[in-house]
Amino acid sequence: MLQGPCRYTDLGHGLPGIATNLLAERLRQLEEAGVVSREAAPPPVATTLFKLTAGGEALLPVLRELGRWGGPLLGDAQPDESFRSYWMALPVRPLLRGSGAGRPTGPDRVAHRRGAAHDPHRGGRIRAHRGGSERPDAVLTGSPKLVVGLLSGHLGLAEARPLGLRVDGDIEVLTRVRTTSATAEG
Amino acid sequence: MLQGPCRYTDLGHGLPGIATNLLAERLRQLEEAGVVSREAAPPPVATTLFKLTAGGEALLPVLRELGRWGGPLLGDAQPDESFRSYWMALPVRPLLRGSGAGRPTGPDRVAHRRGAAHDPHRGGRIRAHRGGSERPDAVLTGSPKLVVGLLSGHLGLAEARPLGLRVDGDIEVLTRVRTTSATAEG
DNA sequence: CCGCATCCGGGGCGATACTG
DNA sequence: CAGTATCGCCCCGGATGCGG
Repeated sequence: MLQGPCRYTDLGHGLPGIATNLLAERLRQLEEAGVVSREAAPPPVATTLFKLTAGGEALLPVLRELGRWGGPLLGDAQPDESFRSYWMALPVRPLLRGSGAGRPTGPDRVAHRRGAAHDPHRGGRIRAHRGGSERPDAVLTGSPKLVVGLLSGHLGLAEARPLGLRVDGDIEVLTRVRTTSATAEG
Repeated sequence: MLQGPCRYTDLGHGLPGIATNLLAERLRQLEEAGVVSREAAPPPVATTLFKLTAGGEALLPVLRELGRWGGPLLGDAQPDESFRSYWMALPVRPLLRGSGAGRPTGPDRVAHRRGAAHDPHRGGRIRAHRGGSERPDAVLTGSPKLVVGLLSGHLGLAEARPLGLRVDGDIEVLTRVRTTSATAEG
């Protein structure tokens, strides 16, 4: 749901620590439950793509609310915990709504610097950009705590930058981020 | 969240099959995570009540969306699966919204016939009533499949009644139930 | 590589008994 | 009623292998 149609390997990578047999079994169960469907990719790639059915897509509101609740907590990742930058895609999306005219239909994109996002506490840094292209409106670089804190409204730009957050691109986009978002971490 | 403040035993009963030590450990974790708080009940009862904190209550939208998605599936319970009637409280609530004037602030209530709801396939029948009082607007009696089917809009009154559904009380309340609800079972 | 199947070891969890 | 203690199973994580 966060990445669109995925290969088996990509799904495994997005579920750190999952065993291959378990992933295969779950995909089988989800398929026969009508939540997931598998599809042969066109010849050039020639791989299996797993995608959500309409019923599976209907789970989006669930994940959205779950992201709204737990998104801010992504910044509190312990050193031994895994982190994937696109896990912030859902929490970030509602914050960027209505932030401009002529928004493309493509999903927001949150990408990580290649090979560096696996350990967020040892130099792992993330970049979040939207628009689904190679030309993001803005690029945030910094620890998950800083990026999440900024996007969830806990931190202001003035606070985050001295702590190591770097901002490239259209800063104005970020000023439109709500500074008062629903804090739900209890 | 479905029942309000609960005793330890009630929580265990609502989580069929859970071990007592596991429930105790989870409650401890949830408490230190700031999701649940424990509170001594007033002298007459003299027991511990577990309730949600503000942060815990903020999970309501998550459960609501989850109930919207999976609620209709409650009717498909297998013979070896457990069922508690108040599990339908959340899926039912949005269906009854705006169905009258002067709605009280109390939560909707879904109660089961005492001692009969444990096995829905061997005479287990449920009653769903709202208003939080002993005088419900309407009482539905029948198998979970029938009750859930009716409340989720899959079944009409004309279809459900010949199949064994009994309706007592204000029938008009039921006619206001949306006949076309979002089906999300994929 | 990609999509698994298989095997092994540890531990989370279900069930039961017991206690203040 | 609100737990604690113990046992045993099986689920799951980790590694390896293998056909396409």
